[in-house]
This record gives sequence, C-alpha cells and structure tokens, in this order.
Amino acid sequence: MSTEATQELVEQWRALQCAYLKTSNALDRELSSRHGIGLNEFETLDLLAEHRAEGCRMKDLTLVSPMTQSALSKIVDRLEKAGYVQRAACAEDRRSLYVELTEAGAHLHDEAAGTHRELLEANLPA
Amino acid sequence: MSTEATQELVEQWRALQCAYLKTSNALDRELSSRHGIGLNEFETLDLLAEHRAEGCRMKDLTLVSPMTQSALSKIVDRLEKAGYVQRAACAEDRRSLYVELTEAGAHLHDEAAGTHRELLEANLPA
DNA sequence: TGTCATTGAATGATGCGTCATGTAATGTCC
DNA sequence: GGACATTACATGACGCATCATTCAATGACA
Repeated sequence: MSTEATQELVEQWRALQCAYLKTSNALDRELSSRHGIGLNEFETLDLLAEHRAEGCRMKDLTLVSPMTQSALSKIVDRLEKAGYVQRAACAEDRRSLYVELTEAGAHLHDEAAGTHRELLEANLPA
Repeated sequence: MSTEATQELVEQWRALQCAYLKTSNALDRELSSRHGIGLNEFETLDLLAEHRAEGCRMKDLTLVSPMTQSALSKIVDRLEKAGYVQRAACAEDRRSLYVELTEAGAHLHDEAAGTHRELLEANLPA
C-alpha cells in the first residue's frame, strides 16, 4: 500500500474517531444532566422500547446491543434500581429473564428520546 | 422533523457507533497482544512521532489528542514506565514538560504502526 | 513589587466496562 | 436416566478514563 493511501486511511480513522467521540460525549453529558441517565443506559432503554411488543430477554439484548453481556447485566441493574426497568421470570426457560420497561421507564424514554434525537441532529455529519 | 428523518438519524448514529467500536476494539486487541500497548498509548506515540521535529509538550499533546489532560498524564506515565517515552524539563516555562520518544519508543512505534495501518484497512468502511 | 488570576501538569476518588469465573438450568448422547 | 457440554445470567477483580482538586510557575496590573 502506498504511503499516501496509508495516510488517507489514518485521516479517515481520525475523522471517524472524532465524530464518534464528539457525539457520544455530547449525548452522555446532556442525557446525564437533563435526565439523569448515561448514554448506554438510554440506548438500552431505547432498544427495550423498540422491542417491547415481542418481549426482550437479557439474551436478546446482547444480540442487538454493542455492549457486552456483562456490561448489560450491570446497566440493567442500574436501570432496575432506578425503577425504569424490571426483570421478570421466563416460563419456557428458567435461566432466562425478561427485561421490561416500567411506566416510569417508558416515560423517561419518551422524554430522553427527544434530547437524543436533537443532539444527533446537532452533532452528526450532515 | 419528520419521523422518517429522525429514524434515519438514529440509524446513521448506530452505523457510526458500530464502525467505531468494531475498529477500536480490533485495534486495541491486536496492539495489546502483538506489541503490549493499548490503542490510546499507541495513538499517543503516533502523535509524538508526528511532532517529533518541533518538540512536543504535554500541553501540545492535549491540543492534538482527543484524550483529556488527565488521561494523557497517565498515558505518558505508563509509556514512561515502559521506557518508550521520557519527560524533559522546558527551559522557557518551568511548568511545562517536553515529552520525547526514546529509542525503544521510536522502534516500537515503527513496528506497531504496521499493525495499526493493517487493521485500519481491514476494518474501515471502504 | 505585591496581589490576584491564570496556566501546565499531577493526583485521588469515583464510575464504568471487560475479562474470567461461578452457578443454575437446559440439551445431548450413550 | 446419568454424565458431560452448553447456555443464560451474575459477580468480583481489574484497568482505565473522568472530574475535581491541588500545586507550582507565570502573567497582569495597580
């Protein structure tokens, strides 16, 4: 590979990095200050809201989230402690747990989604 | 803003997130296993190599790196302990410190840069 | 020149994500 | 149906980034 092509690759990577960090930092800061939850918490709520109809087990979450199983377990812990989510037993497989939005969780999601979308529009490269 | 436009924004964000996480995870994993340094350490070495001619103070690093001043201080700590970098007093301003690549650091950077570029090519969206 | 604000850098407390591991429950195969 | 592997999830240890704070040096200004 030529030196110029390599240089271009590095610049492309730095641009990606910059766009991602700028956006995720802005999201995290605003979601925290306005709604009291971090970005990963919000995005988990968002996934739960999206799949609310089918029902969502921990395992399903790991399939659609970029987070680790372990991280998701702790995120759901925090959301549960805050009352935004609850775990429910799964009749077909007693190892599994359903994760469900509570009233408060659905309400918070509605509010925070506005902030989220607004910041995406402000930060994402057009 | 229309619902569809909002939805598209969210998809754009998830794509950005996915591309960034996939690439940075791959980079971090390979740089660690092949060269024993993390991604942020490497990118700091990379910046130092890039600005080697002018001389690079801590403060200059914070201007070109996406990392925090505090994080950079600790990254340089680790690089220094590993012998890849050294801090040197700054005559014009005794609060400042120059950060310089050592022989070993320059050598490691040469090797690791190959891995870095290779993984960028493999992971970045063409 | 003495006072006060600012700057460059280091550090301690804290939060969070990851890895490795543990523990049930389930599946498989003889 | 009993032994073994596998799956779903939780947890503890660890690393690392961040924030707030601290400290020393410098600048500004009366």
